[in-house]
Amino acid sequence: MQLTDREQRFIYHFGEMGSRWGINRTVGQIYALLVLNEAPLYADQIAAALSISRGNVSMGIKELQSWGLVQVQHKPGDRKDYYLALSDVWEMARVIFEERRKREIEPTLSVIRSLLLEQDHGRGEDTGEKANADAKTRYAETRMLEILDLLELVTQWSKDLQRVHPDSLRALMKMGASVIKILERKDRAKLAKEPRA
Amino acid sequence: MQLTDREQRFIYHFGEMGSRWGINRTVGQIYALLVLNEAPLYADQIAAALSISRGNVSMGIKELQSWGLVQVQHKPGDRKDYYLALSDVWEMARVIFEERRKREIEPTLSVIRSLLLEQDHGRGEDTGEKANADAKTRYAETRMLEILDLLELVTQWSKDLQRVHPDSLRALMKMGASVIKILERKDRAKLAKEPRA
DNA sequence: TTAAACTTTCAGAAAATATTGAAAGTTATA
DNA sequence: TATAACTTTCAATATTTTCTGAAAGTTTAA
Repeated sequence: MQLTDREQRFIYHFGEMGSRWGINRTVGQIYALLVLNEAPLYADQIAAALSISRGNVSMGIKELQSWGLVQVQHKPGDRKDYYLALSDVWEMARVIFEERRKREIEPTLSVIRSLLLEQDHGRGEDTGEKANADAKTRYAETRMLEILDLLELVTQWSKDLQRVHPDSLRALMKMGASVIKILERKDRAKLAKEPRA
Repeated sequence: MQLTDREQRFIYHFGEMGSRWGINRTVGQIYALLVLNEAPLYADQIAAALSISRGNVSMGIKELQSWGLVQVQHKPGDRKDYYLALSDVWEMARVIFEERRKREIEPTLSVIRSLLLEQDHGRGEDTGEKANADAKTRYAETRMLEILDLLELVTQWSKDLQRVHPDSLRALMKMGASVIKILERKDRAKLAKEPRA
């Protein structure tokens, strides 16, 4: 497992960024190593290349598999597990985006949903300032509702985009803010056709 | 600082999610607390409401300010700092999205850029399998380039969207995948007009 | 100035998280 | 069925991150 200076630095960087990406250092390094290698690697190669323990590789791979970013392969007459990173960058991005939505948005969505569905149990003690407390409570619940709405919108949008072909997505992104203008023009056209709708 | 059961649970949840969002438990809790309160709060109120130390509040607020999510206010004849969360959810989302881009994508972008700009220093040792090593190196560099391209696209797109009005953004997101179809139709129209362009 | 009313800092303690490596578990094949 | 060649698990340890609270710093006002 000879690594060029560039490869080394790329891998270390992924390790350092790990904590910001919600994974740990070794998981980041393992992933970077696999991404840079077309040929699948087995656990001892990974452990040696990164100078980490065999057990740590096992944990890291498990984590990457839970993200759906790494697959196992086998070779005839060899019982080792060979690990392979998803090779298409767009697929990689899609998977990461979707997985982060599940881990970072979904839980909050369901907590707020159930919070707002329940009967109101009120503040612990009645301070006598009933009206004021009510106003505060109402404000808080409005905020929760606003956040819920936004998260639901993002969730739906994110799910919708999961099905779009990367080429279309790339085209869409390249357009940047100008999409808005095109859509506005389209709306005006629609409005002209059905002026009273 | 009486909190309803709902408010409590919302706050605790934000605390628990903190680590997944790249902030810590108290920072998440402080933010949730401020979001739910229309009236700005001062440090001792926050410390009391969350049962954390005064110093910890100071650190947490500093972090939230670095995200641009919390502002300070003053009241006449009172020298306390009163803290206030950004009150518009869309503005909140915009700020978080932009800040995460800066923290999670920007550093990688610049590392890959400079890695690829440098002269190639090659693998540490020449193993004699020169051709093979070259092929491997070429593969690795291609992957780095692909990732760089994708990150640049996302960065530009993200910056573009920062300038779009929330109403337009909401409309765009509501459309979901159907935007693509509208844009494709538009492309066909364009193509029909300039068949050889 | 001094003092009161604050905020920030930071060293040490506590808590959470990651890592190791030996033991246990699994599987293919002789 | 035994064993060789693997992988996974997990208790102990190491490392990192967070939190506290006392001390230092800042600001306003008399």
